[in-house]
Amino acid sequence: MAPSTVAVELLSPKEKNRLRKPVVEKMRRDRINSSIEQLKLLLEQEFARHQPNSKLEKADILEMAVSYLKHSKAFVAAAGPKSLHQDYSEGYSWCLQEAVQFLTLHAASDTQMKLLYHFQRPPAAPAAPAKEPKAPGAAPPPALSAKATAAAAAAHQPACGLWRPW
DNA sequence: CCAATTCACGTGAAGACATG
DNA sequence: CATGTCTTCACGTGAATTGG
Repeated sequence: MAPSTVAVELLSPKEKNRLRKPVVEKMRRDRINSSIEQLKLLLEQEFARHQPNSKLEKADILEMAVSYLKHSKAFVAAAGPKSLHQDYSEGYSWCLQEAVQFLTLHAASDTQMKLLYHFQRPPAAPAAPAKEPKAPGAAPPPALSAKATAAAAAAHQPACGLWRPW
């Protein structure tokens, strides 16, 4: 029978900790296990390709995840690194395309038309390549005012928000 | 310094597999 | 099929580390 709340209240901090410890440790193990399970789901196809019909242990899942990441990293490297400017341009173009499309459909006010016109101008180059920006492609071009940036961001949150820094 | 968190280890249960 | 061995897993707990 579990100790009542009142009984727990009467325990010393050390005794409380002793009772709490297994629960906390269990939660921690659960976190580990659920993450391993997620890894397994994410890499299911890889597993099927490399080890069909074999039972998957946790160690196998972790090993496969490591080798998969190594492999995909090597693949990206082999594909040739994009220059910072190219990366920036692609990100900018994509967001611009989304913004223009939206404003074309919804633009009515004078401000919106000005914003649309502003976006159609050629994008400004990114900052000097020597200093890598925190999130290439995510930062607005210098030509954009804070208000315009906010407006565009608000209007296109779902699309442009998909960008991930990795 | 101390409480909270994380790590590392030993233990037992459960299931898979081999052998007679 | 019974049973002995091995492997994997979850669990609890002491030790070590971290953060306020």
